[in-house]
Amino acid sequence: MVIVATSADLRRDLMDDLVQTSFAVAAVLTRVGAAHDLSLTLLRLLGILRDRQPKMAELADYLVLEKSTVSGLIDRAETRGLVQRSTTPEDGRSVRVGLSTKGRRLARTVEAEIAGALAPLTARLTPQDQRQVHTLLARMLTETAP
Amino acid sequence: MVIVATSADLRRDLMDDLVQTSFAVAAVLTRVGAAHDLSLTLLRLLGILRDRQPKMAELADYLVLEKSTVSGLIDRAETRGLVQRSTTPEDGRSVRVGLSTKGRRLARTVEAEIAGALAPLTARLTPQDQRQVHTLLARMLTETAP
DNA sequence: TGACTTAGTTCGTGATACCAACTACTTTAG
DNA sequence: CTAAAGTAGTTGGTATCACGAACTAAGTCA
Repeated sequence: MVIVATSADLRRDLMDDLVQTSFAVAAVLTRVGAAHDLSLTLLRLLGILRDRQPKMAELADYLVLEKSTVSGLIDRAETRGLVQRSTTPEDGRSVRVGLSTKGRRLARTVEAEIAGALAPLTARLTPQDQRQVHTLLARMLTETAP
Repeated sequence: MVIVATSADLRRDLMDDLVQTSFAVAAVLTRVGAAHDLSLTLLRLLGILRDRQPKMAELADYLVLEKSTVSGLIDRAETRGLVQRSTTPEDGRSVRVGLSTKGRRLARTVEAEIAGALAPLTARLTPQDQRQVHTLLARMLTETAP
């Protein structure tokens, strides 16, 4: 008897992998973040602010969170000296958020630690396979044109 | 001039992909879960209980959470009729947790919806590439022998 | 039997997240 | 050029999630 992996099987296997990967990576991020008193959300915040100075509403879009949630998030981050709010000249209502020096330093540290913590995982693949996964995951994550 | 992608570049690219994938998948899970009033943690709980009836302490291990956190989690899930606590005959202290019929039905529904929500992602890859990613991710997630 | 150990729960606290209501600026209509 | 409508962010109230410390009940063992 020949066992045939159907297209549905394949999809399901891949889906399981993706979910497993998501949790495994999230676990790493949570652990590294916790060492610096950073929640997963705060970690994402630092990541986003690394190369942007968005307004609150844009930040809410990036994070897929309510504006009110972001307000509280930035409140706490600001209290800790990680970010700064600044008013914009063109619109008296809107607020721009940026990393402070301390926040930028922390972001760099954490990024390095995350890389270190993920290395044991990626090290299980040969360089060729790493390239392959990179190519395919990147393709998968690419937004399809609307 | 020839641009060479070094091994470090490759690792970093792959790391970025993994983090992106983690967030993208988590976003899908959060969205699908929210439609059924399930947090990411509750979603994981249902997934774990699909083929297990662990004791509280084992559950805490699976979820990598404190026992006290799991207590509250199960409290709420039990109130909603999704899981049941049962005492074990061999040890009067320990408690076994299992899905209720309602919980099992919900788990199946949600699983199907997650598959549906992830399909647009996986559909961007050819079946061969899906197989490839599956193979490589599975290898990456495999525990290295201690 | 009495002293440890173990399994779960309870309690208090803080972070995260939502929604609804609010304030303060901008824009637009008349 | 003002009054109405809209927009950006904040505030306040509530529920969940997560932790650690202290507790209860049940098992172990000396």
